[in-house]
Amino acid sequence: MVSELAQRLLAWFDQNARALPWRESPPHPYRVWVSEVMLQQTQVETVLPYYQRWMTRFPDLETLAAATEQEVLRLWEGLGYYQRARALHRAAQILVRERDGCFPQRATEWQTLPGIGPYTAAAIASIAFGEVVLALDGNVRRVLARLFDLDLPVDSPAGERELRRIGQVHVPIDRPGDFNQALMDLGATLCRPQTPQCEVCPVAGLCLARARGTQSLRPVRRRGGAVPHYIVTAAVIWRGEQVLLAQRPPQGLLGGLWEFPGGKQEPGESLEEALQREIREELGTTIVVGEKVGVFRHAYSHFRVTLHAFHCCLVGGEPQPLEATALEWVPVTRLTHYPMGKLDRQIAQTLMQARPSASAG
DNA sequence: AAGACGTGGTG
DNA sequence: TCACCAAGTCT
Repeated sequence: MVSELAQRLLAWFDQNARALPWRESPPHPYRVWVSEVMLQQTQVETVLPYYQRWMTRFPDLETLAAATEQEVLRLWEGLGYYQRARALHRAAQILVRERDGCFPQRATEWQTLPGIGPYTAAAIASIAFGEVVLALDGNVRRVLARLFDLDLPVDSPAGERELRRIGQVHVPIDRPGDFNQALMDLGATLCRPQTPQCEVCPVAGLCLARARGTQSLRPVRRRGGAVPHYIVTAAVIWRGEQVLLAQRPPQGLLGGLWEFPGGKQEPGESLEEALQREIREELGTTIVVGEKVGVFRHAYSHFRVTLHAFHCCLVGGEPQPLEATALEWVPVTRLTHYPMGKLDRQIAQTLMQARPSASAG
């Protein structure tokens, strides 16, 4: 028997589902997969242009597997969590090499691939292969926490177990993928974190938080700590018309992306001293710090930075990639070809505006 | 198991 | 300016 919750949700979804490019009939595993990875911690509106560009350049599994990592990162630039792009690329190569280009069907198989966790595996398996599994993401957590007025933190192990237990029994065997997407659409459009639109919600009559007036208290979350703020420096080291870029190591923050070398200011250091020290440590050489390029601010997920960038000249020996994966001298006009994070892209943009190419002017 | 991991939108 | 949040995964 189908739960009333599922019936109402699906009826609403049939009328109100958002038209999204990866929602096709029948759904295509590759396109559903790419969309789900892009959508990890990222809103639909942000994903749309990236998805379109991706599908134009990498229309299928084989094309993606054959691409270079640099091109993959360049298309991903701006989406964040760059490990997702690298994992997607690696998984494509695994499927082509080890499975002859055939997609898994079960969620448990999908989850063995890099970049695919419990949520994404369940989403793909239910949407593209009809597996009856709950796809528990942030939206679904919030919707279920309200429907059942759950007072456990939804991001705790106990809370998650409870949500799975509560939610799984409602997944209908005939339309598991639509059910999951209906829950997510509801969370994204009506059952929003602030000021949920209960008046027009198709399942308001079944909602315990609505009945008790506790919508704004759900979901309960554990508190995060304060985020640190760092002062960092970056060097634009010139050699003729070229500047020096360093490629960050594959693991960790902005893995595989390119940057202007530099680093944190330590207590007691001037900006210039910090930059000279960082260049000595990272490149094994010495610079003269000149005019300021600009000051840039940025908030990462777990800290904030204020970045001071300076024009610099090399006075020591040839730079060595002591901490970077690679170093390259790059003409300013070619900086767009190197994938970068937000801050370094801002520096690059500033340089390109200051020294426009002849053809662009 | 808690923290690392991007970026943009919102109140 | 700031805290919180968003279709999570990895270690």
